[in-house]
Amino acid sequence: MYHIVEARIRATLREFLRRHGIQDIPVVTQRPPSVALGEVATPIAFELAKRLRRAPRQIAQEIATELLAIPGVVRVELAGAGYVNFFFDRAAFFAAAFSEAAKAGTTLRAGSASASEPKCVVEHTNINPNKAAHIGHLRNAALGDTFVRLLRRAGRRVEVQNYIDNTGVQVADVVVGFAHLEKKTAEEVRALVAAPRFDYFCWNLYARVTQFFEEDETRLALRGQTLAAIEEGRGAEAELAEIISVAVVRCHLRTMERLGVQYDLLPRESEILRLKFWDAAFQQLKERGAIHLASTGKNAGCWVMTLPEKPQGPGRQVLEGAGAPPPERPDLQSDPSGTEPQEAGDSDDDAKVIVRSNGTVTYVGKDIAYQLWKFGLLGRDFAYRRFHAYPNAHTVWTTTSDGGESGAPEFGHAADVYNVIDTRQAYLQNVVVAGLRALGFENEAARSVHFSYDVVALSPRCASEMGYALSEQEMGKPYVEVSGRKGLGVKADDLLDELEAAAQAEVDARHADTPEAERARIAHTIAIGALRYFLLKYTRTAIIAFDFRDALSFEGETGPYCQYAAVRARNIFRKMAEQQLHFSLEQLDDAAEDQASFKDFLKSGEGDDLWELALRAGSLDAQVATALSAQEPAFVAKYAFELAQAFNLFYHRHHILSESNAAKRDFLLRLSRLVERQLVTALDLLGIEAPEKM
RNA sequence: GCGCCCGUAGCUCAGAGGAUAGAGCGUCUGCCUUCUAAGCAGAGGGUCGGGGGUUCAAGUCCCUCCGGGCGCGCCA
Repeated sequence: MYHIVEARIRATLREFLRRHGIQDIPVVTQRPPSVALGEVATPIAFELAKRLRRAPRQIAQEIATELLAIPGVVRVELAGAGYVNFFFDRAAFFAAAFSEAAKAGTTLRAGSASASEPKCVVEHTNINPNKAAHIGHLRNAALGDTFVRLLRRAGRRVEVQNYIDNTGVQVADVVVGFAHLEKKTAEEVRALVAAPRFDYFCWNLYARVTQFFEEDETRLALRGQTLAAIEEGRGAEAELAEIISVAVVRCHLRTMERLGVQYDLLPRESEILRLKFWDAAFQQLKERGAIHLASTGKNAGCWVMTLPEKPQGPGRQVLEGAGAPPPERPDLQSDPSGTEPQEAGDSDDDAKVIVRSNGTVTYVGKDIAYQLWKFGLLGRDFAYRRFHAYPNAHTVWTTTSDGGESGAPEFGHAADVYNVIDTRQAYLQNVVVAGLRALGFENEAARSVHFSYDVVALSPRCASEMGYALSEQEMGKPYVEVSGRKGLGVKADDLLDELEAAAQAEVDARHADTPEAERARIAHTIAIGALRYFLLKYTRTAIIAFDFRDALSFEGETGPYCQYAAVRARNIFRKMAEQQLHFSLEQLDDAAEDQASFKDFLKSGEGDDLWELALRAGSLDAQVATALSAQEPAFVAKYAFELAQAFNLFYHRHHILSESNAAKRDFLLRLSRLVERQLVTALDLLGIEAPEKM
């Protein structure tokens, strides 16, 4: 609701400026430091003062008096050195927020976007299918999944892809492990796959293979042979690779399902190879002169791409509305030489190799082909088959090269593509986008977003707790890098198990007489709440130094704290229903808007504390909009926490059930209901459920 | 060498140019006969890495220096 009123104010201010012939001053609004100064403020008079060579206060005064009436705003005042402050109609705001929240629960559910809506493809998770998922992968999935939820709430049509690199070095290494260390046949591996936590077995085997190679470097030849066999899809190695990678992907899907993450499609690298996606992309790149054959220097014999001088704009792009034109890129136009594929002749040594001198394509090359396919620009498509059906009946598909099944939806053909990939791959993502641009797909290049984030590392204490011997130097550092190769890292399922056990202990202590199955369900919900909140509360640029103490905490700024606030509200409603036979949530929800009493209880001064809570609860839409345009899920996490905090304060100040004034009690109940709904919605956007009790 | 990110309370982090720099954890002190204490209240804690600059206004933008991290493979 806040977003709506704020937008009206901004529109009115823009109109005011236009009326005075001023077009180029951006309208900025902000939240005043306290509700005593209103709900929206603009410092625009300061900017105007410079232009008009007049005192800001004087200008602010004119704005305040000249502005047209704005629905939802009762008065406009000047304050400070020249702020213009807007005061909301508190009762009207509360009534509108209340009915909006009631409606949102039923009409704005995820996945309700119409088929005509331009599609966003979000690629996330992308774990190599050769070992168990670890906390780093969880951050990727939690960020990606939450961003998907945000897009869907904004009405966007979203397709979630989880790319499977099933023909890469990492899978090859585990194949070497099974074939040469374990000396197992395909049949034997097939039997092993059926056992629980096959991915854990691979985790350990992968670390052993790393050591196996380190002991004798000539053994690396095995990797090369295996990789080639897998890429060509021939022989025992390819068969093993298929068995292993499919089994590990199933483990990953199960792990991600535990935290409520689902996918629509699993595109596999094997199909990108089999269906010759690269050939199609190569053809285009050659024809458009986007790549060229280097004749001299260290890259002689390779097809290379020369990157423009400044390939990328700012890291944080503004999210455009559906179907809006792409942002302009004047920086590129002003530097025409930067887009020349061949500048200065002998600079090929700095160029990015796309095709090796032996004719094989690099990872980036395949990624360019994949990116083209996502936009529907490749001129080729996969065949598809069903891979897994979730309990909610949703099906995740995967790619295949042999005919495929009927009934697959249309995949790809995206208007916008978001690749959730850690920041270490920024350079490669830039190469992919430069490739699109060099092919003349300026629009798609501008709509290719690297949704980057920094990695999860381990605190030195955590690493040593896990039995990893640290050097003196490492102990002094703030964090230690996770290493799949060394087997150093916290496995996702282990962490989930620990969280569930810890939550279970808390639930058991509080609800001894609740049936065991229900206690387990609650514990699971709390565990996921703790984990997802922990992964989402940091902004994307922060390196998370993982520590069990922080991650296992259920107090303070955590998911369970937010869940608990929602549960408290529900407890009030439940107790109320027990004590007052005539009470029901339905009656609370659809009671005629008693704006007179709202006005009374929210009035300036004594009603300020209730108003602050109502205002915060009614600001969810603004927070979501900000989170979307900044592409920062942490903003939603922060909002949920602040709302929970405000509600806890309210909870202690106002004892609802014992409130003797019936009108006031009704109002406090409605306010609690609004908060509960908004909190549940905010948590849902984070992929966190609020349990009925905890 | 070039590029990107980070540096804010003892620790971990928020602060997308605006009003008095915040939160959580940790420490100390209170509050459970109450709608569940997974909670609340209070105390203490700051040269916003240093220095210049732009601006009516800088933790936020620019330059520079100092710390730290990550990229810049015919690996993926």
